[in-house]
Amino acid sequence: MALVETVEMRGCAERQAARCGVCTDLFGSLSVGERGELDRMRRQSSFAPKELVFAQGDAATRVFSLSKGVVRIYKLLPDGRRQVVGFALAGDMLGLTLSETHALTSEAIEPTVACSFPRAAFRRLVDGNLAALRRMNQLVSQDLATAHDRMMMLGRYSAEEKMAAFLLSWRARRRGRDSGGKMVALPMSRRDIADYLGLTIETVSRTFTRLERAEVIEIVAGGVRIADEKRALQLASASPV
Amino acid sequence: MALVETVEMRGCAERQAARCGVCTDLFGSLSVGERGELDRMRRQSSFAPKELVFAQGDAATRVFSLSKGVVRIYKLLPDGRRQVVGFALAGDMLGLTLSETHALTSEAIEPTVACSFPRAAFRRLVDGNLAALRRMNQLVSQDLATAHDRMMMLGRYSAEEKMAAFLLSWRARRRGRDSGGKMVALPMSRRDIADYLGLTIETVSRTFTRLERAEVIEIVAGGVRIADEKRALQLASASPV
DNA sequence: CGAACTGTTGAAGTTCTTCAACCGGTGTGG
DNA sequence: CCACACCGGTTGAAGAACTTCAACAGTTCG
Repeated sequence: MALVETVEMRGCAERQAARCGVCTDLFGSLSVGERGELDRMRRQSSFAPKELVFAQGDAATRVFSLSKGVVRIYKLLPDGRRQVVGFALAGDMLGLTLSETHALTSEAIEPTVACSFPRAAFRRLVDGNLAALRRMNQLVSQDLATAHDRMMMLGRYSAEEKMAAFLLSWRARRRGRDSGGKMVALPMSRRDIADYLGLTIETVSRTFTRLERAEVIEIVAGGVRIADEKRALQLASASPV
Repeated sequence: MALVETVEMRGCAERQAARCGVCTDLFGSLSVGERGELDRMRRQSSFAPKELVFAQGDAATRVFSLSKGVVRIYKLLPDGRRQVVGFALAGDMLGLTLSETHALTSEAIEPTVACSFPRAAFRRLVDGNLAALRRMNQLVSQDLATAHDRMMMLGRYSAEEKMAAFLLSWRARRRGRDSGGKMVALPMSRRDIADYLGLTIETVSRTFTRLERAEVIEIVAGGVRIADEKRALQLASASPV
């Protein structure tokens, strides 16, 4: 009996984990009781395009795990300037701050589904579990490493290099999700890309057409096709000219 | 007897902790035995200006804890372009990567002293200790949050705003260490500042003199004095014009 | 149908870069 | 000892990259 119940719990937790993407790893390290506790606090939410998940300055009450959709994460300046820090996909976690308020805004780009947990309870569980903490460390360290790459990109790349690097890294993250190999779907707007790369929408648009005229990419509805893999890679890794 | 030994161990660990800055927090959570184990593997090293602590691509064999000096941490592109990711001061830790090779180069600016531990052993101890892991999480999360601020700075600030933000944040980090309140010592070169802000040395130099003519700062030997706190703060936080 | 929105393109303007010269300090070898 | 090279920093002039302002086309939506 107990065994069956355990197995069922496990099954339930696994179904949940599948729904919650990266949560998978974290859940794997929790005890059956802990999983059940967290599961009871779980809430599923949907977000329409342009809908906020949370905003800079909000109390950080819940953490989110995306199971579907695309989210832009950004910072705003009082005068309206915006820096897109990153895009989140299914499997990514949002709102994992240690501070009591969010320093970032998260906003759905595509119709998005996420499950969420009270941040305090989530932290309490993770904080008491070695394996979960280790996994958390990995996730944050990885984010930090890509943040360093982004600094290089923002500080030292030309517009063309930024665009090529963005396209390739975005494709790498979406690998498997997109249909064809060379086709890269771009659900975000030109403004999103501009604010991600530290450019203006006009420069993004012009650079796209310049890359197309140079036959590096082909602009198609809803995205681009990478026509010259090699040239794109050269631009993105900013090899010596 | 055992008690005395324990007390002595404790005393030793505390002296070491003091020498190792932020290590303090991490050490606080280790058992006496663990402290002793780590202490036996401890090595102290000094670095002359321009001396490498470790380089991008090196095997990540040791982690460092600065007790004195200033270090620049940067990424290099094959064509020589450089992005300074940050500066490390006494109390900061270096080389805390989860990957087997360093993605960043660390290089002394001032004469620097650090103590170091084998990374594998350090990780093993931290990974087995809840409190240490939590603290590590805090440290990395904090780094990630400032990385987000740096992205905003690199992507959306003007040269003047970048410089003002840099001066104020640098002063805040050095608070207490510097002599006067408004004097900001700048041990790093113009090139370091330029590569930190995504500018050229000429622009850094020109912006310094422009800020001086505008009576926001005063350039003095080895640093600057912030003459108009309010204006500097306005520039740095990029308030609406 | 018109309004609003996204994206593209052109022309002009600004900011920052590049190239070049120069200055003062430091170190070095004839 | 001094001439000379070198290095870090500043400044000027010219140039390039990106932005700003403006117009326009194609879509979506009420």
